[in-house]
Formats: sequence, C-alpha cells, structure tokens
Amino acid sequence: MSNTPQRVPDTKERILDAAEKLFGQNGFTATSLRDITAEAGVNLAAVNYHFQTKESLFEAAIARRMEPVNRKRIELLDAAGPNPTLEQILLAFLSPLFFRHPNEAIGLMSQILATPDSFVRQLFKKHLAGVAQRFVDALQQALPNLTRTEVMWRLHFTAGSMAHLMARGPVLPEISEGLCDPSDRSAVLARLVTFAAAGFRADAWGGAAGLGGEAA
Amino acid sequence: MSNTPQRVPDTKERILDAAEKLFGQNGFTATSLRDITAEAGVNLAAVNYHFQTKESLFEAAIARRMEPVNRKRIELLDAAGPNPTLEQILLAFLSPLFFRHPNEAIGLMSQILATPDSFVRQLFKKHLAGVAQRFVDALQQALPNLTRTEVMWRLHFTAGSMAHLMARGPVLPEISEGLCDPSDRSAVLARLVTFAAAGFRADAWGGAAGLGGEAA
DNA sequence: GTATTGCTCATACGTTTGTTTCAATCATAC
DNA sequence: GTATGATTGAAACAAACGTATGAGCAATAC
Repeated sequence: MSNTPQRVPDTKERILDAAEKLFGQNGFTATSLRDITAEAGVNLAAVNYHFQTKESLFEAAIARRMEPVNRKRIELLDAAGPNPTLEQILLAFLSPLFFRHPNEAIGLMSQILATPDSFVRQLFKKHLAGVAQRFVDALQQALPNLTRTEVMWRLHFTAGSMAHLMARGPVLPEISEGLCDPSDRSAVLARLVTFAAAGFRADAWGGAAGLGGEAA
Repeated sequence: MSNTPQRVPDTKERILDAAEKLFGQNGFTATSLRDITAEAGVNLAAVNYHFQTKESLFEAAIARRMEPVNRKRIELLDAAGPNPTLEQILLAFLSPLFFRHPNEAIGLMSQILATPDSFVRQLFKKHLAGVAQRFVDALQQALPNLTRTEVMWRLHFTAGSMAHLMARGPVLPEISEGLCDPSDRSAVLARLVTFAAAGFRADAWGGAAGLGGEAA
C-alpha cells in the first residue's frame, strides 16, 4: 500500500523508469509494453496491475516528471520578485527542464509536444495550461510594447526550439559536423536563453525588410 | 493521366497523397497501411506493388515534397545575390515550407523532424545535409561575428520553432485562448522570421545576466 | 493455526500489424 | 482474334500488439 512506511516494492518505479526511457526515445506508439517490461525486468501483467492501460502509464510517466518541473518553474518565477527581467522569466521557464533529471526524462517531455495523438494533446493542456498563463502574464509585463498575441507566438517559438533541442539533442552532433555538443547543458541553456530573449525583444514586426514570402 | 503519353495510373499518386496526409497527421508508426489504402481507395496489396515496404512509402512521400522545397530554398538563396541579408536567408530557408503545398505536406515534414526512428534520421540527413551547409555558410557570411558553432545552434533553434509550428499548428488556437491563429501563413512566417532574425543577431552570449540555471 | 491482502507469474485471448500469394483483369502488340 | 506484360483483387500469413485471467507466493491480521 502507499502509506505503509516499509517495503515499497520498486516494480512500479522500475516500470515508470523504463517507460520514461523508451517512450522518450521512441515515442508512444512505437514503444510496446513488452519493450517496457523487458527493460524493467518485470512481468508483462505488472503494467496492467499497477497502471491499467498503456495510456495511463504514459500519463503517469509524464506526470511524475512534469509536476516537479512545473512546480520549479513557478518557484523560480516567484523567486525573481515582482518585476522579473526577461532573462529571469525565460530561465524560470526553461531551466527546470534541463537539470535535475536522472535520465532521459527530457525526451519524454519532448514527446508530449511532438505526439499527435489526441490524448497526448489533452495531457499537454492539463500540465501546461496553468503554468503557461503565468508565464505569458509575466512576459507581457516585462515587454509592455508587445501584445498578448505576440507574446504567445514567441513563447511558442521558444517552446519549439526547446522541444526540438530535447527531441533531437542526442543526434545533434551527428548532423552538425560535430560542432554542436548538447552535453554541456548549462551552455546550451545559456545559448537558448540568449537567442530567445533577443527574439522576444524584437520590434513587434513592423516587418520592414522585404517579407514578401510567396515567390512565383 | 492527362498529358503523359504512356498511361501512368493514378493509384501510385493516390497512395502517396493518402500517405502524406495520414503520416503527417499521425506519424509513422501510428499510421497503418490499411488506413492509407482505405483513404486512397485502393487495394492493400497495391502499396506493396508500387512501393515495396512501409518505410519505402514513407521515404517516397517525404522525397516528393522535400525535393521541390530544397530546390526552392537554394533558388531563393541564389536569387538574393552574393551578399544576402539575414532576413533574406531566413526567408529562403523557411518560406518554401509555408507555401505551395496542396494539403498537409507540412505535417509530413514536421514528422521527419519529430520521429525518432533511425531510418527517419537517415532521411533527415539525406534531404537536409547539403542544403543546411549552404545556409550555414550564408549565415556565417552575414554574421561574421558569430562562430560557425554558434550559427549552427541558432539555426537549430530556428528549425525547432518551425517544426513545432508545423507539428502543432492545428491545435495552436486551442492552447492559446484562441489568440494564435496559424491560418494566415504569411503573417506567421513574418513573425517567425522577425523572431529568429533578432535571435541570430544577439551578441554571442557573453551572457551577462545571471545565467546560473541549476538552482538548489 | 487460518484468512486475507498485495503482488507476481505464465499463459492465453482477440485484434491488428506488415507482408505475401496467386488468380483475375486490363491495355496494348502481334 | 490471341499473347503478353503490367496492374489490381480477395484472401491469407506469421508476428506483434494491448489486455485479461487465474493460479501461486509472500506477508500481515485475526
């Protein structure tokens, strides 16, 4: 049981660990429950006993990592005081994803952004809706010349950079002639914050330069 | 068909159209060949006759859209002359993805960025390697104070924003209180170029502000 | 002691998957 | 006309999938 102080069997946790790793690496549909139970070294039926279904397992794996991340995000945002700078806001939003994660938790969270299944979209809303609003508010306060719409677009761009980074991080050196090394997380985070902060501070696209687009 | 003298049956094209649509919507593993042949209104065995395997079909669907996009990218980059501006380079890279696509081709291309299967990664390299190098060169020439490594990082950030935009475009209004509407592609492209251009022009992260990250 | 509860095990169910087979069909060449 | 080569059709294949079942085991409660 949950409240018994001694002897919590680790089967449930081992399943979560394996699910986190494999879902993060291969996505939801491409990962089978047999893959997960084999990786965890537990019986196949254990996943049906502890979690009821594959979707519930995915949701549990997401929640286990997402909740502390979102708690940390709010905590950092609060710690920055009533008038946080743009960089403080971006760091509060991004840094909890980069640190304090034992293994491939990051890949898992990128899957929630990349998986098109409808129940994953619901998860996305469930875990990110509240926190996103707090950050949009903070960003709008720090950048009073941007409309709320504009702030949201740029937050989406930033989230996309982050998701792409998390999803394709491991293969980044391979496709960048070895120049981009994502293993130094602090450096990557600093680069991303620098890039995003400058993007946020851009004029609200009076556009100027020939943004015709649509060529012949 | 109409103009070809030797009777190309449209079964092959119908399969490609359906594959493009469904792969783009649901991803590779979540889309079955029976889904595709049902959508195309053709027999299941036709996919094995024209393409041999599911992976080959995916590759063919990707290639059919990716090659014109990359041709257009190079064409736009060349048309910008020997010293293109940053905005011209970004437009050449991004705009071919936004226009001239009959249906959900865009979702398909975002899948190539989000699908972690190894053969999809090879596709990514095959179709993007050459073109990426041209653009990194152009960007480095336009931003001489950035190292090649820095340029690559920021191009990846930009590609991530784009991929995220393409993958989650349809649900963007839903998760943004209806404020972000991706249907006006020209406006979205202009916003993305504005954001990315400012990010590229940021100082090469002497960092300054407290980028400590890793809190307790 | 027995009863009960929490958990793990091997095994099986019904579907769905990608792929294959081979007969039927079609347009064209002779 | 018939023959030929290309294409489509219905059906089946083994394998893998998510899920379900019920016996077996350990520990606690009575």
